[in-house]
Amino acid sequence: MSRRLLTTSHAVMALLSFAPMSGYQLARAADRSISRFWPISKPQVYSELQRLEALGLVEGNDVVQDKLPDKRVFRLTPAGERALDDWLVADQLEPSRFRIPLLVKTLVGHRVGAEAMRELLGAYRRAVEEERRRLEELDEVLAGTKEASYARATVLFGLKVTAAIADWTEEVERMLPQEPVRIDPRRARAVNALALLGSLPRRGSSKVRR
Amino acid sequence: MSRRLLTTSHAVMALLSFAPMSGYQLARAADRSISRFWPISKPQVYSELQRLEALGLVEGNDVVQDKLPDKRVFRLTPAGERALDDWLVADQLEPSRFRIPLLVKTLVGHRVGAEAMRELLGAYRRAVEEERRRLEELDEVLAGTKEASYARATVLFGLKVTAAIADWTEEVERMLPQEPVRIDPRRARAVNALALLGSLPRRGSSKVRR
DNA sequence: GGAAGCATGTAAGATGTTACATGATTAC
DNA sequence: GTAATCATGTAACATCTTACATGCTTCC
Repeated sequence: MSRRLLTTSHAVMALLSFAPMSGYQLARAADRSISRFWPISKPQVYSELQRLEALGLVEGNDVVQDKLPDKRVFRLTPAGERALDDWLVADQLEPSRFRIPLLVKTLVGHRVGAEAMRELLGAYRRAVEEERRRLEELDEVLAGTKEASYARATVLFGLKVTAAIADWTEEVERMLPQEPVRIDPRRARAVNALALLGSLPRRGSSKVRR
Repeated sequence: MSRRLLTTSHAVMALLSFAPMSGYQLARAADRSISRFWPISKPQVYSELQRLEALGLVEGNDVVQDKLPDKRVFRLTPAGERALDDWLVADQLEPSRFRIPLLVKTLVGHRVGAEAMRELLGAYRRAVEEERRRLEELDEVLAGTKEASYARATVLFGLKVTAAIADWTEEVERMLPQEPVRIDPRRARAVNALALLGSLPRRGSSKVRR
């Protein structure tokens, strides 16, 4: 357990700021709300709650239920509310991270050729467009509710990004070499491509920015 | 060490497919190429190499250097080449994952108000646009080299997505309520917003699709 | 009345990160 | 000639996921 609280901890507090909840309810709420841009699994929720309780940022009350299993319902403490708001306006933001297996495949796409890559791209586009349709439905629901404008902003993000990705798949399909050929391109000028990719300094790789 | 190989393992093999490398060189190559869409830290590279070697997918040779520390240089074995290509065309793709702290903040943006959110959005836009400029430079370099078209496709992805995100920040800034007001909106209709967000079934949350 | 699913939660283990170690080499 | 950086790598730890456990309810 580290000392500094990261995004996951604050995300749990953010959800609790909407309503007191048990670990189970929190995990479900997380799955239905922030999981698209900040996934948190159920066991993570429970361990975050422990940590936050130890720090006095949340407090749990036992609730006895007769039909369902008993539970502990957590709420933000005043210190927790403060910690959440401080984090919200902190000027230093944790960086975004993207994990996109298709792009790893794309980088070595020459190994399987343009046709196989078009298959992969097409499948990805279909998945992304389905997600996009779900987000559109959601957007319509939220558009009707003034109080939901911040929630709606997160949905808009998804709409923009899924559109951009679908667009990208089409552009790349057009761009790929017209080579249904069986020439095995392995080892060709591949090293070159990798070297070129790394030919610009990465962000943060040097102390002095330009 | 799990049995099934995941994206990280295959990413290491993908990089080795360009050229044999030591763990250190691999980690640096990863940082300069795939880290934008599949970050791998140095110790991860080393543990993947161990795992892959145990499976006979890569093999390492000791190389003695006199000026620099000795090293082990790894190369793909024929079995490794096969495993990589099988993975490339496998129809079932691991899902993409996004981790974007700003969206967590956005969801509870009502706590700090529109002005504070505009600050955050502006800062994010500036960072994204800087990244975008780097990618543009990179794209120009790659555009000149026919062999780099797959590498270039990954850069194009970044270009599309950064443009979409920059766009989103502007749209949201316009959309936010004109409320430089001090009315503390806490607890208002917040629960409602969360409930609405979760009002559609999440992907994969039920077995039957539509 | 059996199967599936829900509401609660935990244990075990894999994945991933931060920080350290060390000797050479370059930079000023 | 000291400070920073590079090339190599490892140890310790934090984060996150997969799988399990349990008793009720609902479904057909």
